[in-house]
Amino acid sequence: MRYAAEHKDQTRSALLKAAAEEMRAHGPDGVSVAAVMKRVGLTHGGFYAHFDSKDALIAAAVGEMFVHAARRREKYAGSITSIDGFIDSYVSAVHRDNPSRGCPIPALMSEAGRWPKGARKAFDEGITRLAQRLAVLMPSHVTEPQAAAMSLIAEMAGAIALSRSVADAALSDALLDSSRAALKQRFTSN
Amino acid sequence: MRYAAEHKDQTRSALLKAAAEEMRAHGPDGVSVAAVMKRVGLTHGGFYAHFDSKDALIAAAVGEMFVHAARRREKYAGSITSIDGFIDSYVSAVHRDNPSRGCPIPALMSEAGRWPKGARKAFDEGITRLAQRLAVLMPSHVTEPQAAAMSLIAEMAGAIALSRSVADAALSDALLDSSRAALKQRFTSN
DNA sequence: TTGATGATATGATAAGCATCATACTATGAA
DNA sequence: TTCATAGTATGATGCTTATCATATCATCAA
Repeated sequence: MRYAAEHKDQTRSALLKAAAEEMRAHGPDGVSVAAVMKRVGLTHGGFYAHFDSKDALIAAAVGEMFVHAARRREKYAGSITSIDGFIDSYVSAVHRDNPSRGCPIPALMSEAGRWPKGARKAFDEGITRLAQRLAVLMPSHVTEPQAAAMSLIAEMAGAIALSRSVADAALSDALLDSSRAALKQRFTSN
Repeated sequence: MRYAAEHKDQTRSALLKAAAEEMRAHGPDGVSVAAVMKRVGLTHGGFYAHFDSKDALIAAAVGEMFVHAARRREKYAGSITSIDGFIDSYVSAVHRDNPSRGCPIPALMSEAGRWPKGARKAFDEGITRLAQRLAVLMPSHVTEPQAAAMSLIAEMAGAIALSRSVADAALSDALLDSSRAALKQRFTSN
């Protein structure tokens, strides 16, 4: 190896990270190879030394997002000991307003169904992992923690996606508030 | 008018309908002007006699979807007298498996946030209308029907979008089942 | 210091697409 | 039956984009 040993790996990671952000901000179709390379400080031609195709980049980026999200969760695992805390930070205006750094689920939910299976597999695993993580936190009055966790994810992700879709700020806030309140009432360990 | 009086209107309607289906099936970026014209049996050139731009078509198609969904609801308003019935038909495998004829909300949720305001306005109205419709059906033990309706929409739409995203059929079913059961328990009038 | 080679750049190609200018055609009025 | 015109078709333009072939550059071993 003539370049520093991890040079290529670093570039690849940077590309993945850039693609993951672009994807959540502009959608999968809004990601262009040239734009991603530029973000990393390179030009478009060298791209194919790192990925076989754009589709391969997209698939890998989806995986990256979920892995990153999981790592983040584990990092703060200590501070999030109740469902309440999780709901508050997830169903929040900050999360709504920063899609490029947020959870991939609400950012990509409605388009993922149109992807090839490879890219969707990452979704399966991401959702399953998150559900397991949340199931553990369920208060004792919840009889089926795993099912409850899935239902919780559906509403949290739905609320964020909805709140990003509407044009009216007040309606957007109301959507977040309604879901947050309903979920906390449902899942508070009181 | 040399053509039959409503000729152009019919073509326009057909274009809207085709665009609305294409959009839910392939995403807004997956809709090409030529493809929509072809679906209607025309060629791409004449498109601009009907719409100023592709964006105008998209915006109108979003509006169309919501209007159509509302009409459908009103049509079956008599048969849907309880929230239960609505939840059952919405959070269903049939709905999941037919995005092009289904509710626009889960089909477009995560991309709508990236649209220009014009197209998003249709979302506001569609969601508001649906929330009002559902609020009326809320059982008496629900204290804030409007907020409860928004929370209900978030979970229903989230569940459909999620169930479409995952690759594994069993997981997809589980997601639907979990949300359906949770919602029915929450909103049954018993 | 030099050369081999892995990483990146330049430039080209071809396809897809929205948009538009212009030509044609079907239709109802005369 | 003929003509004016609304609606549609043909074909072109220019842009963006993925992909690839080839050239150049940066680094480490010797």
